[in-house]
Amino acid sequence: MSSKFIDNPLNCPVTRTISIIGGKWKPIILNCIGDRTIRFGKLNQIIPSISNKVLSSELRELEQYGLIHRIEFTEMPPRVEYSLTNAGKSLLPLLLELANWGNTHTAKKIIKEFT
Amino acid sequence: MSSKFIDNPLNCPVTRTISIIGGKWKPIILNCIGDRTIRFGKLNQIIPSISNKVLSSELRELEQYGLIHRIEFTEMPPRVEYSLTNAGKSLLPLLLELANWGNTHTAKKIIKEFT
DNA sequence: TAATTTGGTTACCTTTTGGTTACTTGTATT
DNA sequence: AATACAAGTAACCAAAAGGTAACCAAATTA
Repeated sequence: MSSKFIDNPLNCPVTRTISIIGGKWKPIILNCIGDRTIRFGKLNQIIPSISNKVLSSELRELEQYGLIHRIEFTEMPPRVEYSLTNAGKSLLPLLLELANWGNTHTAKKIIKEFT
Repeated sequence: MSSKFIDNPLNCPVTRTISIIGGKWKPIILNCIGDRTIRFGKLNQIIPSISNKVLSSELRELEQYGLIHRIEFTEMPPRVEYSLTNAGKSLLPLLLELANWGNTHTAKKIIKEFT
């Protein structure tokens, strides 16, 4: 395989979704952006355990996929604002389900037991 | 951090969910099990690009989390059947959203472009 | 007698992911 | 004159994830 996508991604919708937003950080980043416009530094502050190297590369990848906008202001010090595109916004119901399940007793119990 | 879970998992529901079922294979496996009882070999056949080493370790992890049942029959050749627990079944709406988004034009276009 | 079947495990290796530290840039502040 | 700011990037390294190939058990089939 020559791409990061899983084999046969055309045949399974779950596989397609995981190929695009799977991974440790992408859903968290998308959810943190949500409906607002947010700067790089603010994201870094809301998700403190991500390094800025990884945050920046994940943002670039999401931008390539057309899921987020990146607007760079030519100011000094620099300012860059991120927001969801319409394609990115179409993920919000999914992110909501992700959050809903994370709020269940089941999820909290698993985290408690295995942390 | 001493576990595989992301920092501050107690504070963010999306982070909790990703800590539990994030990764390349878990959602795909859970979705393939779905409402049925399914044998190891059948899963391997439905998800051909996963190695049986990884399939087996993912299944063991999901079992530890209490998301799947594993019933081993003492037969030869062996037979092992997997199914979702009630906790695992509580993920079905989320898996459905995952599949729904994977069926959108947006998802298909991204896969097409980047494969 | 030898191959087949099923559900794995083990050892080994490669790839991917993620983290750390230092550095940059131009303006404003101390 | 030195420092801080924001948003990164580059070089480097460690850890985790994932893949491959070989192997096992005991009964059945050819």
